[in-house]
Amino acid sequence: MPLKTKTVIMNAAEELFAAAGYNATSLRAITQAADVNLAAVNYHFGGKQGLLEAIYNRRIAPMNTARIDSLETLEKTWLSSPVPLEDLVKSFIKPALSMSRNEDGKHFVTLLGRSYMEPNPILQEQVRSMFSEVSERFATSFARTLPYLSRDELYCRMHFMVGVLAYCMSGADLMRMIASSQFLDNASSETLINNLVDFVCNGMAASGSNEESIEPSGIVSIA
Amino acid sequence: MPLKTKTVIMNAAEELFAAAGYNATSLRAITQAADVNLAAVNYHFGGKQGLLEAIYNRRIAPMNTARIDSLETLEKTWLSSPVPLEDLVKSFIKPALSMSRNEDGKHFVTLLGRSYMEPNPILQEQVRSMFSEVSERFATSFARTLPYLSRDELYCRMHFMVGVLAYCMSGADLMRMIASSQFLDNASSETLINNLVDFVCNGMAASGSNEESIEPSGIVSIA
DNA sequence: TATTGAATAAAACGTTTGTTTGAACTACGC
DNA sequence: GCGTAGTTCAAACAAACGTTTTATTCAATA
Repeated sequence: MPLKTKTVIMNAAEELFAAAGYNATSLRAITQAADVNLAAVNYHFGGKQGLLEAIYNRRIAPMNTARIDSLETLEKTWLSSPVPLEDLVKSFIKPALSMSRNEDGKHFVTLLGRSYMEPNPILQEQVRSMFSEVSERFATSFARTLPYLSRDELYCRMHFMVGVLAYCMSGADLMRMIASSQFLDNASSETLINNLVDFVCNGMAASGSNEESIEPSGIVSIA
Repeated sequence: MPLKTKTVIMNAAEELFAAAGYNATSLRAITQAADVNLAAVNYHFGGKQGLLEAIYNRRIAPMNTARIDSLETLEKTWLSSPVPLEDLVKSFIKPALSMSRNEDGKHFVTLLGRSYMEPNPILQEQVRSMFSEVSERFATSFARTLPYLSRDELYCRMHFMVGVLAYCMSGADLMRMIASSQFLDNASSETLINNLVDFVCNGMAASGSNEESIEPSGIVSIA
């Protein structure tokens, strides 16, 4: 027995949404790619928006548990002492970026990265509610690791971290656009992740609001 | 005499595109907001896509010259020695983010930030051709300031820099979404820019591909 | 004033969109 | 075998879309 209709539709839609965006992808294109009847989307998902929500629901829960599990392992390892910054950043970034290596979810990463800054309010609410728990738990851990940052500064830095991550997830071809560099083609995704982790760690650990830095960025190397 | 028709249309479209995205904004909504006839868009811009391109053309050229001018001033100041990293980063970031303070171009910043990762190929080509000169000139300056980075690493970091910047420009409300922090409401955009510059500088200056860092991130504080 | 070209106006164009309808089909319990 | 619930199917729906058409208005020139 082949894949169930719901799954086939979601797979096709995931790829097409990632390639062309939600609004630019018609239900006819989806159902044709999935080789099912046009009415199947409305029958199984209640409509186009319902299909989109189902796609998010399918992938985000596993990603959340991967992040939380990784974080809890770290906290058990380091007990009362703060978790090293690099481990924290990796716990946050890896479950998102490594998903793009799987055949499943490869296209979803693109979709999710773009959805952080898409103007669809329903989708934004969806993303918010699905990530609020994870972000709050990471925020408290980051606060312990970077105690010299004010709460607002910390949120701001996490904001930046999510920003770079979303940009990388969206698969923006800007590097190939900007220059002749074929870095992103050659580099393994492992290399990209390492570069990103370095970048974010040093950015997160920047000195803070004090006019003159107390302990500049040495903190990151403690890890 | 009121504003010319072309200008009124572009202003209205800029705001609506920023609020809802290109595909989700109809010509009828634009012409109604601009209080002009529906056919005016096709008459003056040749179509919806032509309107979008005109909007980009209007704002990007000034931003590019602001960046180039700032960079050239720096290079004249520092002559043969490398430009300090922080100055370089500021030259790249400030012309983009400070545009959001002007009433003109306030909405365009949102639009531009989002367009870095939007799947519209025509728009991507537009953005690429308009920024290629600027990015190449900054790349050579960054290469002199951060000589310990390989070319690929450098491009990768610039990639990240553009990513955070685009995320901030897009005005993603993720911080307000993620937590109860009202940081982005309270903070002046000057504060946001400073935080972003700190973050990016430390990220850009991260040690590089060497297994053990030679001169960790002290380089950034030379500036 | 008459004329000409640019700009605006209202209306309709042909597509495409998401969604709905009602009939046909399929598989399983009785 | 029959009936029933779940699913698929072709067809049509109304609404919205970008674009085009045709006519009208306007301002400036000769």
